[in-house]
Amino acid sequence: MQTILVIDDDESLRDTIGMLLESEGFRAVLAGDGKSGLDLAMVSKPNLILVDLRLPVISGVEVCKQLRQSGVETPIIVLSGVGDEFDKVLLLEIGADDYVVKPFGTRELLARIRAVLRRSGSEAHKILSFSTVQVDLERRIVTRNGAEIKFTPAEYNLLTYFLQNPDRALSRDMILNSVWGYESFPNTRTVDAHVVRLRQKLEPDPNGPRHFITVHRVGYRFLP
Amino acid sequence: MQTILVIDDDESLRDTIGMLLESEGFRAVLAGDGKSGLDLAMVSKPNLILVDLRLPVISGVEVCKQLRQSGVETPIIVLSGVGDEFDKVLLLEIGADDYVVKPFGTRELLARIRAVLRRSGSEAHKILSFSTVQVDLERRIVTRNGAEIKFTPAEYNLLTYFLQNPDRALSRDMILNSVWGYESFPNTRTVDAHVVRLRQKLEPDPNGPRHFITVHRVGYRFLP
DNA sequence: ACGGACTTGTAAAAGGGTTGTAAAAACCCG
DNA sequence: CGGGTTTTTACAACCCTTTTACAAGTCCGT
Repeated sequence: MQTILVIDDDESLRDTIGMLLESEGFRAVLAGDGKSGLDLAMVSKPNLILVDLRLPVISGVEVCKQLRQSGVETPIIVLSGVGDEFDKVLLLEIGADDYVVKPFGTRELLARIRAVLRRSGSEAHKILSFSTVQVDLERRIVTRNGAEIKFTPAEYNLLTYFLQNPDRALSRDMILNSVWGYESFPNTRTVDAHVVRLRQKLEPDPNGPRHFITVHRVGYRFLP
Repeated sequence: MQTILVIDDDESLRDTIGMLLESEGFRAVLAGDGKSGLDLAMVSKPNLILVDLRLPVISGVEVCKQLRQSGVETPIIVLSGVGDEFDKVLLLEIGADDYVVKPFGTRELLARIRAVLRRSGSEAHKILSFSTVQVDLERRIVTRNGAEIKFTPAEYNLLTYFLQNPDRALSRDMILNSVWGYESFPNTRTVDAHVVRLRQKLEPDPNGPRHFITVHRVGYRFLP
């Protein structure tokens, strides 16, 4: 699990970011000022540091400098207020990897965190796989034996649902609810039709499926 | 370990720099002319390239251009003689990241190498590029085959967002949030309309887009 | 084992939703 | 206002999804 250190003196923003990060599967470590931020950077060895530019006592710039001087290579993203004057080049020279201007959308922040983590090489691309098939969640691309196979949205959603729930008997109703968002469950052959296509595209022998198994009178089970 | 390619026709200088780099823990790859420099840039995939401005046969400027045109993103530091006339802006336009004027001290050279290496890998590259298109973030100018193409603010923002998030499926909502700052997501064709214009301005064949790909029911994907 | 009833596999048709795109309308800023 | 920019509208073209229909398979009581 990836740890992210957040250094910001605005308690409510700090907490908001903390919760956001945890809801996205990161571990969040919080510091309210530069001094404790520096300490925590040493102790908790985060994979990434978010630091406010405008901090009391020790500024964000100073935090970056000291971190780099003590040999810490952890990527840093600087949070800057919209009014703050700052020199992008200066930020990069003191060792920051990116910056975000407040106020920022949660999506933007997460995107930048992921981008920086990806660049720093510490985050493995989220890739699900079985047999010779690989599903790259970020690129939304499926490959088999290295060659890309096109999937329509419904097929792709169904596929990732199976991959994320391996080795379980999944009823058609559960599938319709989770993948299609259905709230009621009329008799329909929708799921079946799509499973057929997954088999045709991904099974070594579509007539003798080994991964997408039917569970009679219930639904299907995915075996990696 | 970081690899640095040195392209300089002055053998003794080349060797001196090579030894200096190795003593500092870099791997040094040496080339005596532009042609072999280009070849080695492809083969040895260096983390940074030092190139003399004044080279026989193929000039340093030409080396930079060709590298960038073939999609090589490796940071480049240009070495220029004290008498050489050169335009700093031009250097940056052809894709160089920094320059050092000869004669230079080893300390200065190392400092610049380290600074550029640190900056590289961060998205604050001053120039983003794909195909024959270059986007100068600092000057906010887009060129294609060397000719400037005008972009409206919205188009430009969308373009840079795509460039900074290559090879990922980006939903319309993510785009609206990151580029337009929307917090809620009504159905709108705004993104589509702007993608059309990016295609018309930048795709070799706007009817068969190869860079701005639609991801059905999701959004778009940018491929360099 | 056998047969009937039910369930699943599957191709193809029908239907509905999504995208491409030009043009009109709304917006914005001096 | 007026010019340029952005967003919406409208519709055609296209792709995707669901349904349909029938064949094939499975289950289960006899």
